[in-house]
Amino acid sequence: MEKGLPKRSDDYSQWYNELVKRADLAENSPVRGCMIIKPYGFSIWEKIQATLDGMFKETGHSNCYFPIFIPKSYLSREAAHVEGFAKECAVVTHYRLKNDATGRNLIVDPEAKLEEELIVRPTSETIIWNSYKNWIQSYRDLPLLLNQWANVVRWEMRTRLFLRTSEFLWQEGHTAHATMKEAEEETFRILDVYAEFAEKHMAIPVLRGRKSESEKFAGAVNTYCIEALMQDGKALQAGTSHFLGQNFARAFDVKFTSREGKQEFVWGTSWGVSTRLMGALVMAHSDDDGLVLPPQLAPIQVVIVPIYKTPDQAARVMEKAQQVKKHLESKGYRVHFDSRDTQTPGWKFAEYEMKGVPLRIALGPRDLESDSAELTRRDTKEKRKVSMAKLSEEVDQSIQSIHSGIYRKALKNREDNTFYIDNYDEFKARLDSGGGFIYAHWDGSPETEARIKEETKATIRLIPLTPDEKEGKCIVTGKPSRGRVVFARAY
RNA sequence: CGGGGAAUAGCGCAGCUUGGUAGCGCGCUACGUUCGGGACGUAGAGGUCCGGGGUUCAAAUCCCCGUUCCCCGACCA
Repeated sequence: MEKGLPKRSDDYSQWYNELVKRADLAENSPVRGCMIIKPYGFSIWEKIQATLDGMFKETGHSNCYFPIFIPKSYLSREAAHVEGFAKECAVVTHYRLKNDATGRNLIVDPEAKLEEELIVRPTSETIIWNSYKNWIQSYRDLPLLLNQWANVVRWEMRTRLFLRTSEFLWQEGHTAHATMKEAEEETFRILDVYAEFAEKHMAIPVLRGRKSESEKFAGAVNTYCIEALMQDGKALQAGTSHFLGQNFARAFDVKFTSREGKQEFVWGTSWGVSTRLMGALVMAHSDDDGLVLPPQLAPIQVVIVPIYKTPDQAARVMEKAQQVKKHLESKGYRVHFDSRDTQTPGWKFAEYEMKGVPLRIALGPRDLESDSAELTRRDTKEKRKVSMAKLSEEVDQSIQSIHSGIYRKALKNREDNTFYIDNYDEFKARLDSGGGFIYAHWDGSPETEARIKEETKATIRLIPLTPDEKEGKCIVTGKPSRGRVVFARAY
């Protein structure tokens, strides 16, 4: 195995795949399209979970858990929903295995066929709204603000680690409200939570907007999303929030008695982010030496690497390193002291760079003599000699500076790759020479949208919530447009 | 489901054209020297060459059948 990664500029996909494996985040499982998330990768996911979960709680949501199996009949209750998901469902048909006639092979017992097949949830709207029917009778039962952390299965044709796997982990929020206004407010509240999380915790700038009819969630009235731009000029949908209107309430007959004593259908929302965020994290910041993690989500924020030759030096360096570790931990940092004598310092440097640890402190005899340490930033590779007295102060500043630094870098990448284009040929040329977000006029028709997708592989990533420009002419048909929409090729 | 590849040590690969003792790099084990940017030397361990059949004195290599995986499309958080 070669020491370094493939170059990002040579083959972005290969770079990404290698990076995910080499940084010890995840690998492919024996089952097609599924992913094994390794401890280091999972600890990043746990940070994402903990942070988002706190934000949901702050906005009044509670966690719950619904079963992984959904009766087949539930899925078909909402017409658009079933059409959207039917093609990619894993189905449980039997509940028992047995030995075949030879006694050597396990086979599915034909006697053990289920009356009604069970769907492995691709999303939980149906089973949750089935319960909401029983839980909601009065306006006093509303709003109902639930979330669950779960796995879902969508049998995708082609998969990629984190970005698209047959099974993935996510959170899915499902809320019910008495009025359309409240439900819409909830949809946007969550969109804001997602955007804030992306920007303040993942250091990834995102655009907010609404999906076109053809891109919206199967069963929603409107889908809103946050979209991020990756370093290769492709877009990544990082989170979605759906305004369901009364669609699922009608499908599952969820009515409540209003203050005025009238029977009304409940208004709903659903929203989710998935382990795909991990893919976004990798692609947004990393470089040819490995991962670059935003400090807030890094499982290890500071790694201490000891350097020594003689046993005497080792003893002194180790003692000092322990002190530094304790000191920084007392300031609230997640610190790892790698005291192993089975790897050389150089090896450790490379290893923690690959894993994206934001700060490294190298501590050797030279540092002890001058009562200082070498502090190295992962994002810029900048090395600085820092006196022990000022160490925690410097760590503090560096951590903040890394977050804002990588955010600004990602933002600059997005700005440098955002284009306003009024001509279809230029549009195509742009997509073939680096991609990016393209603001262009579109006549609003699904046909034109489909044609553009067909001809360029670019899709409408979002329709801005507030048009930043007045009318124009569609770049394809020349028909009137009510404002620019954002096109890109996407993951 | 269409179009391309591939399957040989834990991982990445060569060997196949032209049949003849199973190879390389990384990793792993031991010892020694090293240790401030993935150290080096020496010695080792590790194989049903995807499976089945055929041709042959002899098959990783040639032929037939099968299986699995990967890439490019269609589908998609």
